[in-house]
Amino acid sequence: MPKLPARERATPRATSARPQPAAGSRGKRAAVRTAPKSRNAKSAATHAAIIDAALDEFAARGFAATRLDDVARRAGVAKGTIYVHFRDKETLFEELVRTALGPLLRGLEETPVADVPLRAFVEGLADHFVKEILGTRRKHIVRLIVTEGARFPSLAQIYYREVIKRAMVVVRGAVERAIARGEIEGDTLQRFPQLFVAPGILALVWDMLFARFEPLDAGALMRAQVDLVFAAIGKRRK
Amino acid sequence: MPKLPARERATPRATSARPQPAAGSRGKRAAVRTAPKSRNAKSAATHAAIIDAALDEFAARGFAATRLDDVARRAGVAKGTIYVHFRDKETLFEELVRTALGPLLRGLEETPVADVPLRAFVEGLADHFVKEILGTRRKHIVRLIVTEGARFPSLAQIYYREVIKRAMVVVRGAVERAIARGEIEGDTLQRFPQLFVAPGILALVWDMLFARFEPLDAGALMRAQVDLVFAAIGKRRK
Amino acid sequence: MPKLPARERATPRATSARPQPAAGSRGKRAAVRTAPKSRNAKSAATHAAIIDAALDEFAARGFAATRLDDVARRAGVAKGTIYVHFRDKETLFEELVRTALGPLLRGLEETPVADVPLRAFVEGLADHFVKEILGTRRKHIVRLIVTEGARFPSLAQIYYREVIKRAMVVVRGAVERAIARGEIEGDTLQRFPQLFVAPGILALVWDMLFARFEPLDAGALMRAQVDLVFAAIGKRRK
Amino acid sequence: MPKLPARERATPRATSARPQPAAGSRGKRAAVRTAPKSRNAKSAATHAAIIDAALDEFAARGFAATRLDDVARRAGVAKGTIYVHFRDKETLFEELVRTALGPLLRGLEETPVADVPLRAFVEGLADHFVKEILGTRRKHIVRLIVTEGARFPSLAQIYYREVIKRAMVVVRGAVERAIARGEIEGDTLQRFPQLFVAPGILALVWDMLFARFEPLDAGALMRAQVDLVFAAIGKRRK
DNA sequence: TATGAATGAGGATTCATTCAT
DNA sequence: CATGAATGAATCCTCATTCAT
Repeated sequence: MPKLPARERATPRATSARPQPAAGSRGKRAAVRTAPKSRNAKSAATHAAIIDAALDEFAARGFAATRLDDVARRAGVAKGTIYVHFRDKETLFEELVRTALGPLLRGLEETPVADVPLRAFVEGLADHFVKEILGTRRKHIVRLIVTEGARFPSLAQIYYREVIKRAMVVVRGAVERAIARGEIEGDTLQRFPQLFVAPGILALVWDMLFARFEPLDAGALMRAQVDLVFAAIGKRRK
Repeated sequence: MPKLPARERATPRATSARPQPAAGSRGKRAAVRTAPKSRNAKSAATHAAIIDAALDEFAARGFAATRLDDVARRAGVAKGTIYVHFRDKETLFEELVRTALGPLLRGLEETPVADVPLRAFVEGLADHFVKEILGTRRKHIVRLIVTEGARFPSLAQIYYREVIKRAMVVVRGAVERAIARGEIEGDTLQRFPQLFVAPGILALVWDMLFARFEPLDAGALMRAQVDLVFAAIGKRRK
Repeated sequence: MPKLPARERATPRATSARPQPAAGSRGKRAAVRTAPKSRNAKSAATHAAIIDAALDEFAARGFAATRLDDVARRAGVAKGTIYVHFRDKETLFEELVRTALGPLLRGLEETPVADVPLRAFVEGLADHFVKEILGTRRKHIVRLIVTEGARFPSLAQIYYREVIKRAMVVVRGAVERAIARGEIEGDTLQRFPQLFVAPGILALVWDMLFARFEPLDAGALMRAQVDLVFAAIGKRRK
Repeated sequence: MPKLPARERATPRATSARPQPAAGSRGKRAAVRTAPKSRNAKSAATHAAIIDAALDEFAARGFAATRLDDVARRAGVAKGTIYVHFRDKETLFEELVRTALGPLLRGLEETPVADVPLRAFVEGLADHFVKEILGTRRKHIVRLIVTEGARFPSLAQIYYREVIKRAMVVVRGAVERAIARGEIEGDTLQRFPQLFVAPGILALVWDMLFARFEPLDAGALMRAQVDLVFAAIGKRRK
């Protein structure tokens, strides 16, 4: 009956070691595994429906302006049901964003790294970014990171640790091997692997804000950047 | 960006580099210009203090999570005073962001365009972006456009029309003259003038989210991009 | 009409002669009529308690000066609960007044019209007005119509359509039949059926304003008017 | 600087012996009298303009919903100016209503009472009511008494004492003389002089609420009532 | 006197969260 | 698990009133 002091509710609690309780115990995949119990399956479906609806709402309105009421309506459940699945609004938001990590990471991990020429590797990356992120609802996740990340330090940290840093390691590795193989010269790309994504981020932001005035072809932009980069530092054999 | 103790900034700060805080340039009717312009001057100062405080608060928390109560406290005025100067929260926000247009535009307009070599021109732009925007509180304005723009279509439109489009026209013009002068080749930059800002936007976003884990030198990043671009398409005879 | 200590009426009073408080007659969908109709029943009781409390408050203070806070306290619910049942203050007010239509109408419809002598009919009406309206809390509804109606055109319209016009039709019909039967002469009452209620309205207004200085017996006043009318236009048989 | 406890502000203070300070010292007439001092004249004009504007606003919105801001705007003065002339909103309202007493009373006092036949006397009254009250802006005053009087006991009292009681004395006197002269019979009119005004009040209320659906001719209604009354109790020999 | 910017208590409304069913 | 009515803290906004000019 007594409510929390409120102030404590409203502030993003970056501190609490949210234990991700009984991890994956009701993730979509869990449902697939435990086919027998119809109750679990239905519950998992509900869980997924909420996350799904939440993505739409959060993406459209931002964290603060999103009403759980709307999420519930969109998910086709009662408001209270959300609290059966998530501790609170913040947890829902964070879990939603965190849930989307997997798919993003998979792209990285599955990209063949070994002895692919750097250019091919980088083109693969750009392609993946455009097709698998900008071209799908995953785009909203990246949007949310960009627009809400500053208010959710724990999310920013997770993304830094799980996505950004890893991606930079992978790209730097590829760059180093390319240098070793004599494909490129200079240290620009080792220092700033971000140069490969910069156009992608710009395209994302552009899309959020200016698409209706002037569309921007993210793929073409990223390809142009790759062209520039390799025209600049690719060793001109021949 | 934790909330300042507020009391520490309780007095209207007429200090900040805000452009028109001096005169009664904003008074309802520019007044009859009474001798000591006392009332108008104070009113204008209040107006400015509110905008100033609002910038801090909105930047730190985003539109929805900002309490006008805090804005008032930070501006050193009573809650109601905000409503003497702005119809409502939204109007305050929009006017705040719109007010910042001037300074951003001035950078564009004052940049010597004429017969500067493209590289010098572009380096000037990058420099300006880093020093005058990322290096000042104006950075917050760009942040707000990025994070809130999607929810304020009219603002996005204004920025597209007044800043983005104009900037693109200017850059494209410079690029064309450079081509005409034989400085560069190819049409990449005509098609994607955005390539020059992309690293700047990425740096801004990076700064919002990941600065505390790994700082990113925006200036160096932008310079690296300029280097790449001119290494790639600058005519390299001579 | 001083505000009750509120705490004294903290519990939803299902007692008062409110017509449909019993069943789930108002529940969103009349429900599937679950066995003990527990939730719906409680909800309906809450709804009724709010309307009930609102009547008291609005009657005592008028629309604008009434605080929903007080309504909530008097109804024994939390402030927010009001908004579960009514969109806003205005809706609550209108629904409250509209809700009271039924009982007022019933008086009209149940009055035997057929072949009663006009005088008996009219005395019945006056009696009903005094006993069932001026003598009950329904009086407040008529007060509210009189004092707030001008600011709520939709209410005035509803009352005109549902009460006034219908009542005038009924009375005119009775008058015409009385003429046909040779009970009365002249067309005054056909043209101004309002003459029968005028003393009632005056009594209502008098009661609001001057009762404490000089009480006015509404019943006697209305009877006097009826006497006058029939002394004037009743055919003096004999 | 500190504000009143507010609760004390909002409640109609019927108690305080508002001293009606230096009565009439700035009423319109005062202005006419003190022609020389232009400052007084202007001040009186301002005073009158405010009262005038206030009548419109209060009549249109009721006491609580009227904003002094609007009154000021309509009067063509600054908000603060109102407080130069009136202690507060309530005082303005009460003074406004009280100010209108004079004209209403004058009607009573100037009506020749002496030996006019009752019917002529009463027709004169009705005529006066229709022409001088319902037909002018004074109608708004009566409206305000009806709609706000319950919340302003001191006003109700004043009106009872100054208008209602006096009028009843006058009418009763006329009735008694008429009886003495053998014009009418019975004691109905002595007991209920209100019967003469009832149609007027009904017409006023009707006008506030239902005029747009079905206009009501107040004059005709009142005349019909007078006809009825005299048809009923006028001695009809001769 | 007149002005109108400033004040701040008050009140309507929202919405995350709880909990009895 | 699911529901949705109930809760009440939080916040926007209004407006009577004050006061320095």
